[in-house]
Amino acid sequence: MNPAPLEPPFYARSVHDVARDLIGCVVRHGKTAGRIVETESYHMEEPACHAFAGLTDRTHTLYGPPGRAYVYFSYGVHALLNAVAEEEGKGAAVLIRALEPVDGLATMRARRRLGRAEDLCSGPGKLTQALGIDLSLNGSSLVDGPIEVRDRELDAPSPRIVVGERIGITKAVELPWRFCDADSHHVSRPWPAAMRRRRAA
DNA sequence: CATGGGATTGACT
DNA sequence: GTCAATCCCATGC
Repeated sequence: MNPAPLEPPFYARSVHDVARDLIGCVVRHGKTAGRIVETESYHMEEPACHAFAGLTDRTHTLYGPPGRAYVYFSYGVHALLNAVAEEEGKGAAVLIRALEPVDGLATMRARRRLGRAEDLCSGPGKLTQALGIDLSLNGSSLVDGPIEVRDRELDAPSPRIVVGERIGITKAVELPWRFCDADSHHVSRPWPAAMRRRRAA
């Protein structure tokens, strides 16, 4: 039996708590699904967040109610998926950076034209391609679909979380707002220092 | 209305 | 390690 989709109160908390607690949860779109192994939190009060610019056409979804998808285009090439968090009007979201594929692998391989499971969803642009998520889903509900986020299995062990600095940004690079499943091979590169140390042994 | 930058990826040296 | 692709959107004239 699958756990129920996460409800709005889950998202209406500190964006950092939401980012940490999303590790291990499952994102599904159609017949493709993956377990979240890496997230980053963004908040309106720091300049790396799109909401830093205030309420604009682009940030409309970010300032909307929690539990919706904020999808935007990066570098004119990739769609990136975020979960809007905190209360409406706060301008905060969790970037979903990597998944461990759990369902629809054949579809993912066809969309990505790749074979290795570790290459299918190990990056924010990769996972949206693998799951078929595009800009048209911006503003859609993560509770009612078509993208669904379900809680971890109750009897599954809690993932061990490694915290690091966010990557790929040029502002507020020092904030430790990246959360990774310490035991997953599907986290995007470069891995946090604490994780590399562990793996090298 | 024109311009420039960006929460990335994959191909190539 | 370097670099181009490619387009949305914020900003400024």
